[in-house]
Amino acid sequence: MDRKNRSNCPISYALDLIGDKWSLLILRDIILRDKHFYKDFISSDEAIATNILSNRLKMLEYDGFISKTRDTIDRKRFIYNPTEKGLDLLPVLIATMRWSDKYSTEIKQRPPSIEMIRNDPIGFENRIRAKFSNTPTLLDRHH
Amino acid sequence: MDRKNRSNCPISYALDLIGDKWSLLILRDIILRDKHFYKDFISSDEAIATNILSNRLKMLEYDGFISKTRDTIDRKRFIYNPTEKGLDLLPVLIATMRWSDKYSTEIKQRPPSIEMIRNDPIGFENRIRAKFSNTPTLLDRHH
DNA sequence: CTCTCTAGCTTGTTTTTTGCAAGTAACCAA
DNA sequence: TTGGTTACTTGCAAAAAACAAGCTAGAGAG
Repeated sequence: MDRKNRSNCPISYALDLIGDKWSLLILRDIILRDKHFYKDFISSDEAIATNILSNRLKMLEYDGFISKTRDTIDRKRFIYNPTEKGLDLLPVLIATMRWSDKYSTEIKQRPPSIEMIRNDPIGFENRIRAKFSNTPTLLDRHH
Repeated sequence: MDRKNRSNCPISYALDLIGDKWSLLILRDIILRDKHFYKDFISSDEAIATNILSNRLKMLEYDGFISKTRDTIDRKRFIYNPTEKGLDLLPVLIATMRWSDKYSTEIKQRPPSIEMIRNDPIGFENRIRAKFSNTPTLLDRHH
């Protein structure tokens, strides 16, 4: 479970943690799409394999990007949430979306969040952050 | 040389293009470290393999992130430069560096750019952009 | 105690990355 | 013009990672 750390560079530091094909998509699901359960991630369009998802959730928890707690209402399942460290990747997600908004001419239908980011990126970020501000308890009311 | 495009999402769109271990580091070298030649990328601390570097340079050129032109002064080599599309990833690079600045407690010595970003991120971005604003000619005077 | 639902794990296969060695093309110097 | 140097480029075998599909385990529900 150890991370490698290819160099002292801040870019490579982040890439060594979340620079694979899937980690950032899972964080996107948790942070921007209000997904909090294993089955939610499975159902995303990108079709991640179950073993990869399981591994990435473990990694992301181990590295402190997300927390994993058993759902008190339906104790069969676990709730995945961003930590502050994970939520602090929001500017990276937003910057990436703005770039894609400009250059992905192929993509037909853009998510509504793209509109919001285009009009008011700071307000968008604040609203997302506000969603998670009342610490761990907020998720219990989701289901 | 075809890109896959796992879904319609703007995050996955960008990841499908530059979401591997190396592409963003090459762009970092070109955009933030004034590296423009093959041997410069080879000499970076992360130690990329020659075949991967060659492949990624091809991909980045094919996807329009960088341009490759023969050096008019030393015609043995090629000059790699960011396109506007590549340079527009600067906010992603900066957001990533700011995140690492906050969370990479292990990293001992930070690059001076981190200080500049911390003090004045917008000014930093503008100065980097200005460096590349006089289109292709600017690189000829580098060597 | 069995059934179902959620969340994984296992296994076998394919793809990608890696490390290294060899190859090629432009230029330079004798 | 020939031999060396620089700047890449290509090829190959081994290792690592991703993938697909089927299997399992644990927590309730009936």
